[in-house]
Amino acid sequence: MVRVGLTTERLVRAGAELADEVGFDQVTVTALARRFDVKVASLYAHLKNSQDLRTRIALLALEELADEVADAIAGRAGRDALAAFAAAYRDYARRHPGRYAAARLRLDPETAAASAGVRHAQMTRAILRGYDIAEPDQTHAVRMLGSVFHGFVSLEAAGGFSHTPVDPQQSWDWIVDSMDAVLRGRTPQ
Amino acid sequence: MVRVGLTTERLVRAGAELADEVGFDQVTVTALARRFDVKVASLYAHLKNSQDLRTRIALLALEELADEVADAIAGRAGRDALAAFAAAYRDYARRHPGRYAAARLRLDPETAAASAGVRHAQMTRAILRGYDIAEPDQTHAVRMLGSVFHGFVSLEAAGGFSHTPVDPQQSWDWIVDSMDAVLRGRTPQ
DNA sequence: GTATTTGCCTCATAGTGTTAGGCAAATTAG
DNA sequence: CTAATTTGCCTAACACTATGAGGCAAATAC
Repeated sequence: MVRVGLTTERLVRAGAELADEVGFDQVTVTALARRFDVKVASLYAHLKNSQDLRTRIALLALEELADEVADAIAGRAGRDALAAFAAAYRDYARRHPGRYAAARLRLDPETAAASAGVRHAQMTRAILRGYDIAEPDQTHAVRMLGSVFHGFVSLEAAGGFSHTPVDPQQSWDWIVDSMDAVLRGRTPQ
Repeated sequence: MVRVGLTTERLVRAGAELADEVGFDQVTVTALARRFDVKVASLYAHLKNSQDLRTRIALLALEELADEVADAIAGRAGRDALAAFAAAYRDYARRHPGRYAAARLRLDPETAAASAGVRHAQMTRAILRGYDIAEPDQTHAVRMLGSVFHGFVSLEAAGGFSHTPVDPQQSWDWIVDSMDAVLRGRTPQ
């Protein structure tokens, strides 16, 4: 009996790849076991259960995404930062659709609080520094940005834009411009 | 052996209720059979399979939602219509979270083309008539509205706004105002 | 080299999805 | 109103996924 060398780490990473290939909700303990050519029950030494696997993939995705976004907005401000921020999300979602879906998994409060989700919130607020918007408008703006970008990306992934022959990239740019305009308009003169 | 009187119609309706109660992805042929106190295999006389059930629930949700939106925007124009349109979506999503999730199910092209999804697209464009936006900007605007509203509703449903003590309704109103402002700004003078 | 840990296995159980074929209830025909 | 037919729900059976218990051999510690 040769040991494959399973670890939680490797399983989660492979789970993330699987998610990108077949979709996050097709990620199954069984499929993962197949990928390592190992019996299903063997995975339970490294994972509590199926939900645990999914949660770990979600946390991985949140980390990766936060890293990429942080990288994208570093050294930028204002509209430039906004565009980079938006692009980072969309790019990640397109490169890693399964992981992106995983990142939207509902986490229980403690897990969420310890996750990279916190960094996401901070970074979104950082973007707004360039626009000088005070509370509570700042929270509204954070929610608006989160909504449009997430909404667009998720509609795009669901094929919602394939009925109209207009390049989604054009729409994306137009929307980023619009967001910039709104935020500038919300800045007190 | 007493017959319960199953029909595809009743099953789909019950499936929609089930979705609202336990979440769309917890909708299972087995759970549905339990609800009618009937053996699982009996449902297969009325449903092709599990996917068929889900698709039918999605179509039902799209119809209902389109009806409610149509009702809401009837006789309104401009910002008024926009606000009513937005509210109709959010209200439906909050009253029927499972159905709302179902409405986002990816349908195959022919099914989608024959669904109430078409009416949704038309109504969104109808909203924009009040703003006099020409193509391709109109498509961009349709996508933007779809993205923000869907994004907001889905983040709200996922509990994404519960970390901050700002009333989501305030954010929603603020966002609707922002959309109105953007669209007015995009109107050629 | 023996002792211990530990990784993967086999075995077992339960839930869900789906097909095939049977019998009785409902419906239609005469 | 009975007989013929349709049809609704059932049982049986199989495949796949999830999960737990306990075993044996490989890796590691002493």
